[in-house]
Parts: sequence; C-alpha cells; structure tokens
Amino acid sequence: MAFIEHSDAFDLAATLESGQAFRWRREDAQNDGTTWFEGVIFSNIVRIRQVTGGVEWDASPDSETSMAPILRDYLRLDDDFPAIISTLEFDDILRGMFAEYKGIRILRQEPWECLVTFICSANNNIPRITKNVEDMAAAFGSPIQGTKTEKNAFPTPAQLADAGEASLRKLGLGFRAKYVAAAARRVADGEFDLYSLREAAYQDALDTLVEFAGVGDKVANCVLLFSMDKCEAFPVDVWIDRALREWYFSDSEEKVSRNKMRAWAQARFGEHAGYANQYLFHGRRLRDRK
DNA sequence: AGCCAGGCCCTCC
DNA sequence: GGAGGGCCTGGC
Repeated sequence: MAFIEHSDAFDLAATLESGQAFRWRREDAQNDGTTWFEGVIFSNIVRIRQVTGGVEWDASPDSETSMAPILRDYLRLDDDFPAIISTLEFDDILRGMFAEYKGIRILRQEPWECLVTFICSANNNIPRITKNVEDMAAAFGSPIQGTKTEKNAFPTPAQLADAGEASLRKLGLGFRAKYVAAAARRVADGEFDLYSLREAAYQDALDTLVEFAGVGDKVANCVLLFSMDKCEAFPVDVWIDRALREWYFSDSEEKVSRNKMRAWAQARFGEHAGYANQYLFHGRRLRDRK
C-alpha cells in the first residue's frame, strides 16, 4: 500500500466520476467512510481511495516505485490547483460552484484510450460509452498479468485495427465502429504519434485531431483537455450549450452556435478554460438531478 | 411510439 | 459557413 500526500482541494470521487474517464469502478464504502475505486490505467489495475491528507493506492502488476510517478502524473497532483481556481473566481457562476463542490480535477489520461473513448461518445450516453470501452478491453485488450481479476488493458491501436469494424459493431459501437477502426489503422500504421501532440500548440493539435473521421470540434477538445495538456480546450456539448445559454446568454435573442460558444468561453476564461468547462458541465448536470 | 443520449458527416443553400 | 437531416443502439 502506497500513499500520496496532498494538501490542496482534491475530490477523488468527484474527479473519477466526472465523466472524463470511463474505467473507474466505485466499491462499497468502508466502515470508516472511505471508498475504494478500482480502475485500469497504463496496463495496471489500480485501487485508490481518498483518506485524510492524501490518497492510498496500490497497483498490479507493476511495482509501486514505477507506478507512483505515473499515478501522480495521471491525477495531475502537481498542478497548482488553488492558483488555477483563483484565475476563474472573477466569474460569479463559477465562484458559486467552487463554493459548492471544490476539488474536481482534470486528469491526464493516455491519449489513445481517450481518443477512442470520445469517438464513442458521439450521440451516445455515459452508461453505454462505459460499456463500449469495457467491452473493447474485454474483447481485444491484453490480460493484465499476475492478477486474479479478469480485467484487460485498453486495446492498443494494433489490437483494435486487427479487430476491425465488423467486430466492433458486434460489440454495439454502432456507426462509431467505422471511426474507431479507421483511427486504429491510422495510428497503428505509425502515421504519427499521439503523444507528440502534447508538445504541439493547441490550435495545431486541434487541426490534427479533427482530421480523424468521427472527430469534430467537441470530441477533439475533450481529447486535448483530458489527455494532451491543453487546459485552454473547451468542449461544447449539449450540457455546456445549455449552461451557457441559460447562465450567460439568457438575454440574447438569437441562438449562438457552438463554435462561437467555444471562442467566447476561451476568450473569457483564458488558459484554464478547461477547468471552467468541467465545473459548468458538472454544475449544469447536477441541477437537473435535483 | 417516439425522443433523447457528452456529435459528426453530408448535402444544400 | 451555417442550417437541417440521418445515424447504431438502448432506455424510458
């Protein structure tokens, strides 16, 4: 059992369940009130829970020594979260949300899995996206060695390219199967390295991602934000569309397009617009549940 | 039955 | 360059 200390506001459960990652499973709460999550990242099964002053975790099969920096990176615990939040507190709506639920972080996921996941998100719902991702891993991913559970790593580009459109369709991906298969083929053929987009400028990386069939402005911005270090990314989905229309454009007569919404939000919220996005998304969804 | 779900693509203007 | 319709599939 390993421990990562942190002092800033950090809500592990809200972060893992905020709809940016899809392979974390909540376990039943312990008697002490803590809750374990089990997930698969970087070909490891990771269990993690939040305790006072930090997070406890273990991983298998890799050693704690090798996984520690990877997990720390994945959780972005080295971000100066209070400083980021402080750049957004000029906004009344966001300030209210920070007061209500502080500590939702942006994760730094693996780009390939993130790309496939959000290709699968098009005109879909979260339970089925989760099922699609899990089914792909079960059918085509490599078994994780040395563990009793039957979880597989997320499939590599080559594994999904070999799987092909027809078998992906059988898993229930629908029209997205074609896009996933094509993306897998492109990446497996080594046309380019997705990780290299982390070093690219936001606009260049965006232009590159939308060249994938099935990847438009919204999906690309999700991939940039959740896996490619582009905190200025601002994906506009139906929830953000609603949030902005109701909370910021309610006086406006005409309908604002989603492209204009993104440009407006990035100009308003700046280099950490992605964090604003995450809170607006969460806040708007939460309001409907109440 | 018909609509919606964290959009995208294609056509047509 | 923007609006409108179709799309796999499953749940309500």
